[in-house]
Amino acid sequence: MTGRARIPRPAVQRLSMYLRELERREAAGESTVSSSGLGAACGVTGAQVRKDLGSLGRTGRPGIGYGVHELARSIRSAIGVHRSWRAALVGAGNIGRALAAYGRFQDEGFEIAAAFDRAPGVVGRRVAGMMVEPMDSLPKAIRERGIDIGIIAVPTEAAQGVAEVLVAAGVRGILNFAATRLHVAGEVPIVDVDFRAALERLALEVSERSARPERGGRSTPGARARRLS
Amino acid sequence: MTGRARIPRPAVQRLSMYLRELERREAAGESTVSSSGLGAACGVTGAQVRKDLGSLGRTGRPGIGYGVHELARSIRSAIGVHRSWRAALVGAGNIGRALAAYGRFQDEGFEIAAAFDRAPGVVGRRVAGMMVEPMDSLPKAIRERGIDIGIIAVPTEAAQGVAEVLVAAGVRGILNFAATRLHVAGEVPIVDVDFRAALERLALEVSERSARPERGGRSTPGARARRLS
DNA sequence: CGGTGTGAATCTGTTCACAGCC
DNA sequence: GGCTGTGAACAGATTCACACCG
Repeated sequence: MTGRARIPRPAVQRLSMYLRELERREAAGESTVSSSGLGAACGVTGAQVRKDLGSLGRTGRPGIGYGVHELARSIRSAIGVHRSWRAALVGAGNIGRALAAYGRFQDEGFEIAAAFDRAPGVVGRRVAGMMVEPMDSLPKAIRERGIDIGIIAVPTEAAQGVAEVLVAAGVRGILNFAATRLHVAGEVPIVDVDFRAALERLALEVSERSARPERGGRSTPGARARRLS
Repeated sequence: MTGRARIPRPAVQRLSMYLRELERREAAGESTVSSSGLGAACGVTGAQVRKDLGSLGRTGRPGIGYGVHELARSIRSAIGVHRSWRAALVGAGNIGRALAAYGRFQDEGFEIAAAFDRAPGVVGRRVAGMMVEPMDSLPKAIRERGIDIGIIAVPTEAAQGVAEVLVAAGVRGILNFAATRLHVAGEVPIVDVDFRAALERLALEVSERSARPERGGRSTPGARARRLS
């Protein structure tokens, strides 16, 4: 029942990275990490790592570092992945199938518990061992199967409508793969995964690099390793 | 030959959003937008929009707004999408196929010009009308077909190796769909698209919402519409 | 020593408010 | 009146530097 200080937004992304690195190290049998070691692997400074970890209940021991397992658990708990989330996938097209096929989500605290599609040709087929259901049965399924979040993987034009249905059915969050901004009633958080925006970010980054042919004396601090999800 | 002031990182993502909205409006026949109109559609304030547009060569007219077409072009040019980029897709599995199938990239300034895979069973098959080639032919293809960027859509374990091959072959940027951090030589920018990190961000957002049951008097400013790609 | 935790200083981005133009 | 462009105030995040612990 700690007051749980709010985590700075940019830190959240980094925590995900740390977590991934920690799991790798845990699998490799390492039992402690230093902030600078962890930072090096993730492309940030040790000071940054320490600050980030400071926003959650810290566990580091001076002279030693952090316990890998302990820290991983602490991060999971901070970002809310200590419990498991149940997700409904809407849209069993290409992206939808790709997501369903990536079976590892379950280990990572996310379970795709249902899949829906509008097209009669797709409904009733199996996708990664899961039966695709018609859109009509979505609201009832959401409520009865205790689904927390909706994943939108339908074409752009259909996304807004799906979002409204999901919210009306009571999901508590939406992961949106459609390249459009969704407007929904209430306070339901939405996270967009936008391939095109990612490509555009990359395009800019590439343009800037080649435009500036390694300026003057020292290299720009932090020039290497700028990364966003 | 303008000195082209550097665009603040967070602004880049917003510019992508604006661009999408502008294209929608252009298609709808609108010819001008106000900063606040554009902002409302994208979930940011008018002042923010104006500041963002200020970093590129501005074109707004007081009392009127911005020319939709003109502004779209200006944004494209600022983020480097005025010219077209040629991309190589590595990995023709689920995500790879999903990307290839999303045919609209070409309209948006990105052309998937080649696809590669390691698995003999996949090589030689067609994916979205494109022949999948073996990894061996990657370096030569990159050079000969003037490919700018590589898209990594292979399993986690293989990603690092692929990244090195791509960089050695001379790509100028990498879009990485594998859930691992890549370390490459030189200054090649990398943008990660990490589904799991996105889910984790959503998990945190949902947890925070339900933890705080609508505190006190006024709602937190900017509580609605927080969004990241 | 090696390494954490943290206040203080700095930097970066956002919001405000208003002068000026249509 | 409506709307842009921008300096000035503000808020937030990162970096620095150092006290303190094992």
